[in-house]
Amino acid sequence: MSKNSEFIDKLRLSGLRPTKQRLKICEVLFDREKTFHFTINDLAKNISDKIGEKISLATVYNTVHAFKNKGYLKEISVNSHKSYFDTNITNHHHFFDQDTNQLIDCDEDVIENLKVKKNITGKKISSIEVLIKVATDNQNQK
Amino acid sequence: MSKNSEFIDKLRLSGLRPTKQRLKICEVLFDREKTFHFTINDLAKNISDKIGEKISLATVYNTVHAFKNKGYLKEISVNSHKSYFDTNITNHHHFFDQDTNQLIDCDEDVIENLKVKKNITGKKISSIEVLIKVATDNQNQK
DNA sequence: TCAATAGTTTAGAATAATTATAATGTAGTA
DNA sequence: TACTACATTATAATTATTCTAAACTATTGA
Repeated sequence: MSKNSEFIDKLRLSGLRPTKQRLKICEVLFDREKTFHFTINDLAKNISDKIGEKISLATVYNTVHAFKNKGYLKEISVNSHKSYFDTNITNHHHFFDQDTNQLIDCDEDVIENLKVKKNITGKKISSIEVLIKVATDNQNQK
Repeated sequence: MSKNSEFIDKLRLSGLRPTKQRLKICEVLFDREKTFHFTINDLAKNISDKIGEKISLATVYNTVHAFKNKGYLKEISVNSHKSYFDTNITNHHHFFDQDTNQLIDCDEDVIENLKVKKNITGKKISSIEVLIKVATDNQNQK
């Protein structure tokens, strides 16, 4: 359970109490090889699959937002009725597969020369995101 | 009413019947100097402001989707619970002002040389969008 | 011109994602 | 241990959007 004590420290350091629920969610989110792209629904499903216990949907929402506000999760702009989150909080971009509704990380070197040369006066850039929507070749886009 | 007959032609050409409601919506959307960024709600408000008559919300939704499918409107990926649309259908990018929740067109030359060097195999790129989120300088991002 | 028909509009119901509420539970601290 | 502030929970409320089915209307062809 060394992972677990890591999570406890992480939570404490950011002023969040390490509750049973938050630790379970940490486990599902952060104890994995690859980065995880998910909607709240995906996460809730993942939790009930991996763990025998139920966590209230409200808690899942609260926790995801708390983690996002602390910078442990990134929210991704996808044109959809749902919110997507990403455990990869580094500066990176995404493909969005319109056939499967899945987000896929875009390697740094895939996007060449992205540079913003002008900004709105009086404002500060808080993020720059590139979203590349893809679909199967034979299917006409509407 | 030369604008009006233009709209009638435009609709007919794309196989949409030029109904009273669609013409009113055309007027609100396309009879303006600058491009218009809007949510369905904005549009509905705009319609009732400019025009004395009510158009059912369902019709506004139907029409916006029809126009989008015909390529007269673009849907923009903004991280939000709402969908944003744009009357500027050329290839371009956006700023999103997090203070006011407004989309702002990004001039072509602001983004330099954006190039996608690799793609998901078996898929076709249907769009590439850059979204630059901005906020007032003194306000800490959450 | 008129009737048939296929496409449109509409109010309201249904759905889905998310947020609010308020009661109960629990971690941290004195 | 007991107090207090923070968390969790089920459920209700809210919001954006889509569905439904009945009424309406533009188009077409006789």
